[in-house]
Parts: sequence; C-alpha cells; structure tokens
Amino acid sequence: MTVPPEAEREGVGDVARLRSIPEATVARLALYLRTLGELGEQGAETVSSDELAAVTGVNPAKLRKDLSFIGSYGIRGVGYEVRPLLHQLEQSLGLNHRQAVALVGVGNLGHALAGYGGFDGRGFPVTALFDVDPDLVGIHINGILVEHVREIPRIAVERGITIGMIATPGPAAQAVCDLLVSAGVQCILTFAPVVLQVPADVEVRKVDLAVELQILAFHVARRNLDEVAGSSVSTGTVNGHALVNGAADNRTVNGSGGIHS
Amino acid sequence: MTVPPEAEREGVGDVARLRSIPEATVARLALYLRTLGELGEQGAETVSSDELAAVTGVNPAKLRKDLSFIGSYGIRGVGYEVRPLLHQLEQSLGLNHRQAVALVGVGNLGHALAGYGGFDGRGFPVTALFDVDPDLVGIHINGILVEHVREIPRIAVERGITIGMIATPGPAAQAVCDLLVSAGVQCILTFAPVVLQVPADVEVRKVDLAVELQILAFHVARRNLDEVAGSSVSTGTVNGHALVNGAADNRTVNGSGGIHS
DNA sequence: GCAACTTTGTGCGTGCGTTCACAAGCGGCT
DNA sequence: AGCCGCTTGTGAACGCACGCACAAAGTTGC
Repeated sequence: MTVPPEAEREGVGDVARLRSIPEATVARLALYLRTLGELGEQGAETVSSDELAAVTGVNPAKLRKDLSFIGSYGIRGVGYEVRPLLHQLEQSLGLNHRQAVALVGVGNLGHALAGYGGFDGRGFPVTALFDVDPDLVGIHINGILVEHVREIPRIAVERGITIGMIATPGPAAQAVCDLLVSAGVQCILTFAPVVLQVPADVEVRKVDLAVELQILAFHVARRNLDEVAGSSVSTGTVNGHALVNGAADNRTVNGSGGIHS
Repeated sequence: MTVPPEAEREGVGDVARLRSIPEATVARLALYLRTLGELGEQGAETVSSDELAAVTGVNPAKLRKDLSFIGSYGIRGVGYEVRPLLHQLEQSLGLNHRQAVALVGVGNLGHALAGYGGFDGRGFPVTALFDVDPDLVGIHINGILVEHVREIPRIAVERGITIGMIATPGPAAQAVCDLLVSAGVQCILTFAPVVLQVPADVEVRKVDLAVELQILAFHVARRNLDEVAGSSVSTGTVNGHALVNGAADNRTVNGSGGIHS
C-alpha cells in the first residue's frame, strides 16, 4: 500500500497499520500465529504461503494479503522465516505481554474453562474466578480461589485484569458485564446467549454454542431436502453439495465470526 | 423476489429457497429463533421487526430481509405473530425433529459440554459420549455412559447420530473426525484447534477459544497504542473507537461466521 | 368509508472481503 | 555474472452483504 520505504517502522506507523486491519483478517492472523508456533516447535525454519495456507485451510493469496497488513516479512523465492514472522505476529496481536483474564460464572461451562490449559499456555492466565453461588465461593479451581461477584471491581483493578470471560446464565450476564466494565475491563468474551449493552469503547465477542448447533441442523435439513428432491443417484447429490459449498477450502473456517466476532 | 403467488408452499419450492439463504443469514435466523422462543414464553403475541432487532442487536432492515428468505410471515402495520414465525423458523432450520448429538472427548471441556443443559432443551439431545481414556470409559455423565471411541461406527448408526461434537486434544481430532464421517455423520462441531479434512458432503464448524481471546488481545493492543498516540483527552479516544467500530449496533454480534463463523 | 399512521418487504447504492493473475524480487545453478 | 525458477506482494475485478429509503399493505380512529 502506501508504506514509506524506510521511514519509522515503530511508533505512529504501527497505529495506522493496526487500525486499518480488517476484522476478518485479525481472526485469521490469530490462526496463523498458533499454527506457526506449532510449525516452529517441529523445527521448521521457513514456510511458504502455500504450505501455511494448506495447514490453516485458507486461500494462499488471502494469506499473503493478510500478512501484508502487518508488514513485509517474507522472502521472495523462499517463503517466510518462521521465527521473525512469529515474533511480528505476536507483537501485532498484542501478545508480547500477557493479558490477565477474569472468569465470571464457575458453573458447568465456567468450571471447564477455568481448568482448560489452553489459555495459560497461550499468554492468557486466568487470574481471577467469580460466582454468586455460596457453594462455589471459597473453593479453589486449579489453585485459584473463587470469589464473590461483588468483589469484581476491587479485584479486577488489583490484578490488572484486561479481559473478562462471562460464563453465567443469560439473565445474570448483563449485571456481570456492567461490573466488569465499571472495573475498567474493555474486552469481554461471553458465552451467555444475550446481547450485552456496553459503552462504545468496550469490545464484546459472543460465542453461542446453541446457535452453532442450530446452524449445523440447518445444513442437515438442507441435505435431507436435497436427497428427497435430488434426481436419482447419490453421486449426483454429492456433486450438488460441492457446488453449494462454494470454494472447497472454506468449509473448515467458521464465519465469525464471526464472529463470530 | 420471484415467489409465485400461491403456488406450492411446500416441496421443491422450499429446497430452492433454503438453498439460496446466505450463510450469514442462517446464523442470524438461529439467533432470532432463540430470542423469539424467549419472547413467546413471556407471553408476547406479536413482535415488530424493530423490537426483535433491538433485542438481538441487529439492524431492523437486515432482520426483515433475513426473515423474507423463509417467506412472508409478517403483517404490515402490526408486526410478526410470534407463534407462526417461531414454527416456520423451526421448520426452516430443521428443528422440527430432534437431532441426536454425539460428543467425543470427555476431558475438561467435553465434560462441561456433556453436562450443559442448553443442548437437550433446544432439540439437540446428547445421546452418546466417547473417549479413549480408560479412566473415563465406563463412567456415567448426566446418565449417559461414556464408551470407547472405537465403538463410534456402531453406536452412531444405532442411535441415529446426525451431529458430532469433537472436544478432544488437537492431535486426536482428525482420527475422531474420520470415525464420525465413516459412521455417516455429516455435520461436525469441533473445538480442537486443527483444520479437519473431510469429504465435500460433510459440514464442519470450528470454535477456537484461544483464537477468540487473541482477537480480543489485539483490540487491547490497539487501544493501548491509541492512548499513546492519541492527541490528548480521553473522550477523544472514545470517539475514535466509535468510529473504528463502525455502526454501533454490530459490536455484540460475532462474525461467523464468521462464520463464523 | 376514508384518512392517517404503522410496519413490512425490497430495490438499489455502497463498502468490504475474497479471489485471480501478474509484476517484482530473491536464491540457486551454470 | 547472468539466467531460470520459485515465491511474495498487490492491482483489479468480482461477489456478497449491509443499510438506507421508499412503496405496498394493513390497522386504527373518526
């Protein structure tokens, strides 16, 4: 784009570049980051866009354009050096310093999330647990004390919480969200099936498991209708699906969004 | 569009209409369905597109266009009758008959999912649990016996499983996926952080919790950069965010697909 | 029965995201 | 040193999706 040849690589230039990264690209950058980490552990020195695209299930051209948003770190004729690219991705995605996470709601799902090792290992240590249930407040999960929700404002500030995860029942989610926001938390990941009202400077991402299943159920229904309406043979039906799915390589990438943003 | 006035409401017409529904719309239809269910339980008879849009956090015009994909079930000047619309949504999304779900991987996350009440209540009864861990095989969770993964082909067919959920560690996911596919399962929801290779007639949706957090971390980083580079006052920064976020009403809707989603 | 109001359904413009295709650049080979 | 093959980076076209704005259609009140 209009990147100055050798002007400031750090500083305000980064702001402008980060600000302009499309949301869909950010989601994939996170995917590349994790995949690159695995490739690096396997001893890979360089990766071509075609290889990385195959592993992540993304179109190679799209991958190159995604990476171009954070700068030119590839070598033409060779590919991308894993180590430098990994470092640049971490910096661009804000993973150079760890983000403390607070988890509210230690019921069924929350309990699992608290014990899930995938967060701490990836730079997101869960450093606070909250609930309202007297039977849960006071117990330890993975060595972390469950405290009462009313303590959120104090503890969140004390421990420098930057990300809140809400795993409460739907009706309690908005109140919990308000508490987190009042404590200065600006990023929230919620599993509660309600729309959260937040100020403009707070970012909310919602993961709705029931909706995910319903989307799948829709595809089941469509397939069944296809089979009823399909001309005759089964192979013909399969070809029909391939057409419906569009490009064959986006089947395993979730929308997301959004997302699912 | 080109809907015949009073031609066949059922039959091939449905196939053509369902086939053409955009993926992003399907994700939102599932959202409307759940929200409508709640409104119905609260005794609402009719809902206007503005009301439903406010609750679901969607643009009213977009909502009306979404609903128009499944037919004209609104009354001008009044709104939508909750009951008929609910019924039509259920039929279009394939929820008129329950979909049996198999859950593979009863570790941390899987255990929570097995005990999560949100599935059974929404027409997705979890009717089979699988794992490889000898300590887990044989126990009951929520009254369901955990069986060995090698039994997937037999049991999935016996119990008419149509949806598979994979909550295993990443390395095991592909093998489990292959087993499910061989048992005829065509819809898979996976939490494993790997790209699953499947035939063209199998639908995969992926929920990647670590990626979700990384996306949030990116926004934290962007905010921090903003504050450093921001002119002076904090209110100016807030306004900046509002602009970056685009329309204020899509903050709480996840990309999914982004498909997501 | 008519007029005013309300709400749906949708045509159209706009912007984002994806993909193709190719020029530019880098390494290896002779 | 020069050529050849490979891979990146990106310009450009395409398609999808979003949202505005308005006509069509129904309801309420007089």
